[in-house]
Amino acid sequence: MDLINRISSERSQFSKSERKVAELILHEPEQAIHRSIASLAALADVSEPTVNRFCRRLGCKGYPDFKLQLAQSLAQGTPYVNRDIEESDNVDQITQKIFDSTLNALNIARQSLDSRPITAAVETMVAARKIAFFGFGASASVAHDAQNKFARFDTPSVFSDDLLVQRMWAINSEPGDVLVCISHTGRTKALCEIAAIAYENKATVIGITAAHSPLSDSCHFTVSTNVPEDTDQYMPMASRIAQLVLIDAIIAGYTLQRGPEFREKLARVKEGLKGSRYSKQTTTKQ
Amino acid sequence: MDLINRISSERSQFSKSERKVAELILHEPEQAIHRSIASLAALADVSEPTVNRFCRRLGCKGYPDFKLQLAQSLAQGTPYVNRDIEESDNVDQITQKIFDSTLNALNIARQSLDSRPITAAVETMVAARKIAFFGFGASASVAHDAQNKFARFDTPSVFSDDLLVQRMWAINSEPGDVLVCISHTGRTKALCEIAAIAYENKATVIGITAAHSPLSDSCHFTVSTNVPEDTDQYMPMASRIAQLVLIDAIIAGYTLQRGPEFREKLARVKEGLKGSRYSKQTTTKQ
DNA sequence: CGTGTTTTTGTAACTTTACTACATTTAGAC
DNA sequence: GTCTAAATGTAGTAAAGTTACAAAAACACG
Repeated sequence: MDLINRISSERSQFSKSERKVAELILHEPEQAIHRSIASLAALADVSEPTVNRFCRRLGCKGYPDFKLQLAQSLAQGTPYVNRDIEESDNVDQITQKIFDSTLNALNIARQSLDSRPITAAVETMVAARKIAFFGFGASASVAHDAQNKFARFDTPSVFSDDLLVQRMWAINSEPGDVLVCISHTGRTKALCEIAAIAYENKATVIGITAAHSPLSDSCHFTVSTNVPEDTDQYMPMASRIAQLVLIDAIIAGYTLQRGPEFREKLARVKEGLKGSRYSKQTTTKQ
Repeated sequence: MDLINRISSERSQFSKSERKVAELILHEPEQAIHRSIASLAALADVSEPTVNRFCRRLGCKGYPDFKLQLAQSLAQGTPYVNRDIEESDNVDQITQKIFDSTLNALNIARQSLDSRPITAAVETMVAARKIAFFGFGASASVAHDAQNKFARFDTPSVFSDDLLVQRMWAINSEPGDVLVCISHTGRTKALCEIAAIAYENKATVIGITAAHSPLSDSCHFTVSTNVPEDTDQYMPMASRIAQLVLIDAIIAGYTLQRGPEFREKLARVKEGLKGSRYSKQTTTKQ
């Protein structure tokens, strides 16, 4: 959580003198970052060590570190107050909050990534004969997205959210084939079954799902994102965004691994898509 | 202009020793802000006054002031100087860079959002008789995702990436029906046609697309995200993530607008989904 | 309502950090 | 090669932040 908000929310835990410092900083944070500890202490009518202790209580290494964090907190625009959406919020507030929590979730996910399974995924996919992306519900659109990106590549790929289509693919799978199973919880029964079938057929099964879940047990390796809890109470939000970005990373890795000639192919695909679009010169009403 | 970019762009004007400092800071700006002038000077293999002069040349009052501005510059959504993926990057670096640029794009999108069309979208959808989400290519999976979320609601909704299905829906559309057209560029010919047909039939057409594009001309209103340029040269990455988050916001708005009884329904849907999953107690191999 | 204890706050010495003045080196011009 | 100017470094100084300890305030308990 952001420093300014922490000061604000932990206000009650401060001692009397520390509170004087807190009030001063919350009142004019922009000024505070340009002051020395002595000048700030004098202004708050407390001693310098009190200011120093105040900084430490907030988890900073000292006063300079505190100033640094405060400066960052200010630069961030920081509407970062209460992330939970409330009954009384208007659409603008809701939108900001959704963006904020997604940003927050992505940031946390980024920090807790393990590059080893990602590297393994890239290598497996570069070597793949054919690749399938399967998922249900919200994860179906993630799988859909992944396959869409692979459609530009020359490795045959399929997406399906159809139980029977998935099953048929799994039954027909062979060594060298890759199955990417996407699930937020890793507990969708149907998908676990499909993964197990493909596993038995010696296809490489990659899970983009929760670590140590039933699904991950049927995967050769699992790429997981460590998203805190989900933004929305009723459906996956931030977690699937993290999955999508993760897939972007895998795709970027794949593209790079394939070398420069491959990127030339991609450029040709992009060029070829132009025919389906109006050119930028087209006049519009506005 | 932002400090980091200034350092980068004024690189040529620095003297030899100052350039050493500049390189070091551009290479690891996060580290630099936690160092003392002495430690930074030693690392760059120059003297302390050289670092100090470097700071002054950039218009800072001194080294502490420089650190402060650098910290702010970093916190500010950080238009990272060179976040482009390079041939020599390993998978870990690629992943970090993809996450970084997505975070950056989302942050910029957040700051440039216009809440009016979002509010309009929420209101329109709450009042809708039935809703369709259409898109092609990468936007198809975005549309897919949106419909997936609406599947939990009681308003009938469809998704399609099939030209003919879309056309049939558009032809059958009536006042009170809502069509959400998703396109990154807003220039996909086929989708413009579909939008125009629905428009003529007096359905409400919402565009989640670029402002002032051919597609937005056939929409009653357009919700657009102002994502800088795309992360990846060959396919939409950050832009579609922004679209997804935008849709999340619309959905959150919709849910809230519908009131508490509606949220009870959602809770029931969630409960009902449990049957398709293994419960958390299920033992796993690990 | 005092006494012992704990917590809070301040004082003063100390350490670290940044800055300034000046000396030295380096690079370029003639 | 020598002179000049720019760049860089050295050493001393001033300022800032930190630590250790002592005083004061708040609190608990008889």
